[in-house]
Amino acid sequence: MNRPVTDTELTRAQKESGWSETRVRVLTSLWNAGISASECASLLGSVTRNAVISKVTRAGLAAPGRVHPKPCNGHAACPREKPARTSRARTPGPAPKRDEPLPPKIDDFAIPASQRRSLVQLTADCCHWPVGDPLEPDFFFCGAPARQGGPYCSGHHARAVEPRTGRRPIP
DNA sequence: CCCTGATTCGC
DNA sequence: GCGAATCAGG
Repeated sequence: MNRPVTDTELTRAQKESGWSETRVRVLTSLWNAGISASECASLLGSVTRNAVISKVTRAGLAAPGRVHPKPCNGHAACPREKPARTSRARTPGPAPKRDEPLPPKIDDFAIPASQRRSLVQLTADCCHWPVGDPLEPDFFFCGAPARQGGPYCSGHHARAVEPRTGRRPIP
């Protein structure tokens, strides 16, 4: 089996462009972990879910491979992937100093640490909203319960769907 | 309406 | 090879 991707790998993948080895490896891991195409796209960044699907398909790891051959998408509550992971496998040690200048304007940083998730802790049913700079050590994902079938919690979904305030780029 | 993956097809 | 548009579906 392939080991789960590490935060370091995701960070690298997000930084790189095109389908680099790293990006493909991360994508493969995420996909095999049962993460949906749109979620993979969100995590990788700079790609759409279509791109992810195409890549995944072409890469051969598509097909009813991974966790669910023909699961229940969207509606209906269904067991998606292994919930396991009773406790966090995160480095609890000497908390990485977080003496950030802190522009205390963003509520994202008010998200309780108990809720935050690192990539390794991410599951398909928790909010994947990225907070902070992926290159920073204190980067994390929201972790709140995601909307039904969605990649984000209701709050972040709203923000995702409403990119900018004030005015929209006319259609 | 929300979402899912699969496929097509022009680049 | 890539991915937007489209298709087919829960």
